[in-house]
Amino acid sequence: MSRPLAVDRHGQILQALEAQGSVSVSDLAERFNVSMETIRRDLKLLAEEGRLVTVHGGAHRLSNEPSLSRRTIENAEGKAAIGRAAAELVEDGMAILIDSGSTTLALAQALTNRSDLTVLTNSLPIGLLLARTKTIKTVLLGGEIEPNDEAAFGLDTLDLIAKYRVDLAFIGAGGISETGEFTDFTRLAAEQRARMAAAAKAAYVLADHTKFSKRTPVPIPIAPPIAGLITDGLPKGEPAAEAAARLWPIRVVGSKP
Amino acid sequence: MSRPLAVDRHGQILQALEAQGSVSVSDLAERFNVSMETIRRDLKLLAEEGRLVTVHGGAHRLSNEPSLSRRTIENAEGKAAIGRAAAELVEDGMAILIDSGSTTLALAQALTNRSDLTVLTNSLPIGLLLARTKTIKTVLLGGEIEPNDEAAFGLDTLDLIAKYRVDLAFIGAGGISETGEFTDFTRLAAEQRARMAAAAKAAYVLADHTKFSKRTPVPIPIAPPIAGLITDGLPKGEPAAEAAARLWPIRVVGSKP
DNA sequence: TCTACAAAGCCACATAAAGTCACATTAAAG
DNA sequence: CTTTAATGTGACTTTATGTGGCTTTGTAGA
Repeated sequence: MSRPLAVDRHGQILQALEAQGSVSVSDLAERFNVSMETIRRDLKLLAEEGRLVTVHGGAHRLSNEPSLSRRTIENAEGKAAIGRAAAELVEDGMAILIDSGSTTLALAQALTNRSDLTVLTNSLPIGLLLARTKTIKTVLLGGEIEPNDEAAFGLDTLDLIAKYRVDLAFIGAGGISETGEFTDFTRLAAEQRARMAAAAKAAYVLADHTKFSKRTPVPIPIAPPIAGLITDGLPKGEPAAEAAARLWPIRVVGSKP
Repeated sequence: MSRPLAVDRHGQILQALEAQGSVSVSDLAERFNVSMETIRRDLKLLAEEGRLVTVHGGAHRLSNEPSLSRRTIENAEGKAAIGRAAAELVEDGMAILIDSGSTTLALAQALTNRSDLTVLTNSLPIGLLLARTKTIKTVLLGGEIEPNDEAAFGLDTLDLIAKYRVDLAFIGAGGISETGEFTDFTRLAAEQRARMAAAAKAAYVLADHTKFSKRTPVPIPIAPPIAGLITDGLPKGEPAAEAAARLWPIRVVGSKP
C-alpha cells in the first residue's frame, strides 16, 4: 500500500479548488484517506504560498470573491472623481461607448441622472445600472462573459462593436507600461478595447493612479486619435507616468500624489 | 458527513441577491437546509460588511431596487418548482438557451450548482448569476436593453441568436391566449422568442399558472417542434388552460389549483 | 384607528463539529 | 539502524449552528 505523495495531494487539492471554487477539510480527508489534521496542514501550507485562503471548514480560491466588487471599493473616491470628470464631456444627445471595469463603472454612476443618451457597453453591471434609469437608451454588446470582469468579450462582441459608430468612447486599461502605453491582461481584451476606441470619434482612457504601477502583458493597439487620459494622479518618479505624460494629453482630476 | 462551507452559503446569498434584488430568510433557510437563525446571522454578518441591508423577513441589495424583483417574489415557490423541473432536463455538456423572465431566472438559480454547461441568454441577471459560478460558460446575447425585463432585444439579438445552435431552449411568455397560444407584449419580443425556440433541437416554454389568466397582444409564432410547456398548475375552468392542454404536451410540477 | 395573532427577530444557552498544539508513531532514505 | 519528514492521536479551545423562551413587527379584521 503506497501512500500517495504529499505533492500529488497538494496538486489535486488545487485542482479540486479550481473546479469547485471551494473544498472542505472533511471531504478531502475522506478522499485521500488521511486525517483531517493532515489536510489542515496541507491547506495551511498552500495558504502561506498564497494559492488559496483557508476558511472555517475548508478553503476557497482567492480569485473568487474579490472580483469586481472588491476592486470597486479600491480607491473609490479617485475613481468617482474620474467618473464625474468624464461625465462632463458627455453632451445630451450623444451616443457613447463605455468599456468594462471599475473606473468606467464610476462614469456610468455619474451618468445615472442624465437623459437623452445612448450608451453602448460590454459590461453587465454598467448595462443594468443605466438601463434602470429608463432615461438612457442602453445597448449591451454581447459575447462570452468573463466572470472576473463581469463583461462580454469575444468574436460576437467584436462583431457588434463594428456595427456602431459613437461620439465618444471611454476605455479602461489593465495597466500602463514604462513606455506609457496602455496594457491589458489578454490579447483579446486588448484588441477589443482598441476596436472600441476606433469606433468613436474621440476616445478617452480612464485609469486611476494605481494603474501606473501595474504591468500587464499585452499592449493595447490603440489608434492615434485618442483624445486623452483621465486620471486622479500622476505618481512622481514613476517612469510609466512620465512616459504617458509625453505620449498622451492627460487630464488630472482630484488630487493624488 | 461534511457540512457545506459557510462561506459558500454567503457567496450564494449574495448571488441570489444580485439576481433577485431581495431574498427572504425562510427561503434561504429552506434552500440551504439550515435554521432561520443561522441565515439571520449570515445576513447580519454580510450587512456589517456593507454588502446588503437587512429588512424584516430578509435582505435586499443596497443600490436600486429593480422592477424585476417584485415579479420574482410573486409566486416564487411555483416558479422555483418549475425551475427545478426544467433543470432536470439539462444534461452535462449541453448547450442551452435561456430566455429572460422571472420564471426562467428560477431555472438559472436551479443550475447554479452545475458545471460543464454552456448557457446563452439575453437576460442580464441570468448572465451575471451564471457567469459568477465560473463553472458554467455563459454567452450574453447582446442588443438594446429593455429596462423592465433587464434583458436585450432587437436586431443585434436576433443576429446573435441566428449564429448559435443549442440543445435546449427555455422560453418565457407574457401570457396565454384563449386558443392556447403563447403571447407577448410586443411584436419584437414575440419574434425573438420564436427565433430562440427555433435555434434549439427542443424548446420548452416555462410559464407559471398565473399566465393562463393573462392576455398580451402578440402571439408568439413558435414553430411546431416545441417539446412542451412546464407549469405549476392548470387553473380549472380557465379556457386558456384547456386550450393549451390540447395544443401542447404539458408537464405540471408542484401543486396549484 | 385599534386590536389580535402569526411571523420574524433577538438572546442565552447547549452541542457538535472544526481548529490548535504537543507529542507519539510510522515510513522512507541514508 | 539511525535519522528525518510526514502523519496520526488525544486533550483542549474555538466556532458554527440549533433550540427554546421571550419580544417585536407586520397585517388583517373589527
